[in-house]
Amino acid sequence: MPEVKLACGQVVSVEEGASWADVAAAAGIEAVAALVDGELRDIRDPIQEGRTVKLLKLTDPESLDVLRHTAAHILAQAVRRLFPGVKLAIGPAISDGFYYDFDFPSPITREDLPRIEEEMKRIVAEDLPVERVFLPRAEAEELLKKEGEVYKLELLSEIPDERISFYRQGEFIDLCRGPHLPSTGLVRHFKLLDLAGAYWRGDATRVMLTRIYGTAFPSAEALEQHLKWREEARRRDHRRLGPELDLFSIHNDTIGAGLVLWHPKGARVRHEIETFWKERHFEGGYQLVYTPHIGRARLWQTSGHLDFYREGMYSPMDVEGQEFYIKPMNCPFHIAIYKSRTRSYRDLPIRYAELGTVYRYERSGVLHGLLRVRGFTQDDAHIICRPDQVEEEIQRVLRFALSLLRTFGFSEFSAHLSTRPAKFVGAPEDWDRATEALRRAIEAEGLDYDVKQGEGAFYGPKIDIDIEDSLRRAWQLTTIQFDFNLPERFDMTYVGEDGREHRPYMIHRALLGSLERFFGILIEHYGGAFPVWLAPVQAVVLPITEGQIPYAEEVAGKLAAAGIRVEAWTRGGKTLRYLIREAQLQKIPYMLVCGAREAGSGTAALRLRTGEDLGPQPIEGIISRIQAAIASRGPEL
RNA sequence: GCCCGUGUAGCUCAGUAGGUAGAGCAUCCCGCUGGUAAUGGGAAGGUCGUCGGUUCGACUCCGACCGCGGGCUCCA
Repeated sequence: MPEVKLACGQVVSVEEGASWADVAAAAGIEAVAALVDGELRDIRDPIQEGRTVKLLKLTDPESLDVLRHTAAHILAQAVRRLFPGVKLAIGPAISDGFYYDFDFPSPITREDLPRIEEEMKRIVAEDLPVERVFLPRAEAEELLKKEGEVYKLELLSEIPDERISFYRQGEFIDLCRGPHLPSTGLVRHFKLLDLAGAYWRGDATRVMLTRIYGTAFPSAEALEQHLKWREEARRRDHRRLGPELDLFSIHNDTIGAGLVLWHPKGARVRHEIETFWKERHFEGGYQLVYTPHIGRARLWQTSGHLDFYREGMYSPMDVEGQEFYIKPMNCPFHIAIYKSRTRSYRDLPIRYAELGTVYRYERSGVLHGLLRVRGFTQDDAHIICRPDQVEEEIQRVLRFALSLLRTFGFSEFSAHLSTRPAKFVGAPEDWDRATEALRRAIEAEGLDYDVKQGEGAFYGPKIDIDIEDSLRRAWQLTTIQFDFNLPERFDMTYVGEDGREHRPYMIHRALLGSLERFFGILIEHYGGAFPVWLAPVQAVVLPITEGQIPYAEEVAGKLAAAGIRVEAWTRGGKTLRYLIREAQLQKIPYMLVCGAREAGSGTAALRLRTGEDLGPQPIEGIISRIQAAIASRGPEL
């Protein structure tokens, strides 16, 4: 009798031709799926002898994808019942739930979602067994043709197998690789969330389908928690907090879409970021440069931007008969600085850094708050070095990037290494050397990363680091990329030890990415409650009655003299409760309450934005406490 | 750019079988001198996204356009 080993160590013997379900039955486990040597399998699949299997219960995190995939099928079944003539595309589980793409005969709206949800509940209540069926290719094709499932037919044509896997539940059958739960009755806790357009196969030249998003969980509590989290995420949205905290605004009707106004408070945060950034760059061996916003057409011809990046650039302007373009990147200017004199091998590495404002054309549909805009300031730098310095430079810059990001409170990164694409410039040996340097640097830092094979730019391999916004969407902040193109195009050289001209390596890098995007992510990361060193207003002094206004001003003056950003709220006519609520909503770290008692004793009652009331404190003590919090650049108040 | 949704006061929103609009907050004025998340009263504030059509009359119905939101796509 064949034997199978369970992850818990138990060995189970079963009949010849048994399935994982039989194993589960023998072991007395209520399993809904099987994890066979790390691979997710359908519980109905025949066993593979000698393998180690983890039998997954509905509540195991590994079965979440199976649950959601089945939920997607139930969605499709419900839609089929309600909308005759609908065509099915694909319906996978995704990180927070699932979706299914449909081609509806006539458009549906959000109002249709509750109806669909009701029908789904009915299908769950019917508790239909989910069966796996294999059809020979010809039969599969016939079935799909009969149903008019053109999208499924296209998918089928790309499946190499002769035995085609389908799943059937009640009257519904779908081309699908699985795995699925044993029955629809197990999908009890789900919700449809959104409706959106999506191109068939993600291809803008093909038809637009209707995508229905939903989510599903094994328990009502987990679903509830997820819905609460979505609510919380909405509250953290930088587009909501920006105006609420008076940080920035965007006016596409009067100023233009994707163009950001930094209000005094947002500008203050930006100033703190920039000051810190410059300090760290000077310490890190960078030299600061400033370059213009526009340049002649010939510059962009030489750089190749007009050939390869024209659709990202704005139309030229005419200056005394010469064409000028507003810059989409800073590199040609930095290169011009490099080339302004002859460079020796002794000068390298050279690291030019600039908070350079660039403008790029983005289609209106992709603009998104501060996270995707048309005018933005990159924290840009170009490192020009000798081949023998590449290794160390890459390690330095990556370590530098991570240390910056960590100071801003980020600790979870996802890194990507993009390698040589089919179309590329430069010598393969250079690519290999650069790619390996990048890989070793990531590994030396102990980062998790994935390799995007062939997804590097044509001019060089790169590392990208993504950070997520409040909805867990990943946005690229840090990018470190080699460039084997521009040094060639601009004929950059240095004189080597041998007295001859050599071609330097060039590395582009942006660490925070752009100040706009970084600020947006930062707002969401902190939910608007910035750490003390970044808070636009660090402390407010609140007089209880108008009698304490002079004292409040005196206290504020002492804090200001100690370098603390402080406001005295002395407009009068407001109760203490009112002022505290205002300060809380503005997420100001420290509130100094001054009533008659405090004025008489040279103290202030200190309240933190956490809600903690520390009672009367000597002013000097408050000042040193705040100064320590600023200097630490940490989250503590 | 494409699909769906949406657009009324600075903000959040209500409203009408078609007869040119209303609340709360914010703003300004007045009273209250208050002890840890909203003091009471009053005033001011809108060509109801824009343009066109239907109508005696449109914020309301129809069309087009623009903006915004959610996605897709693209991203040197």
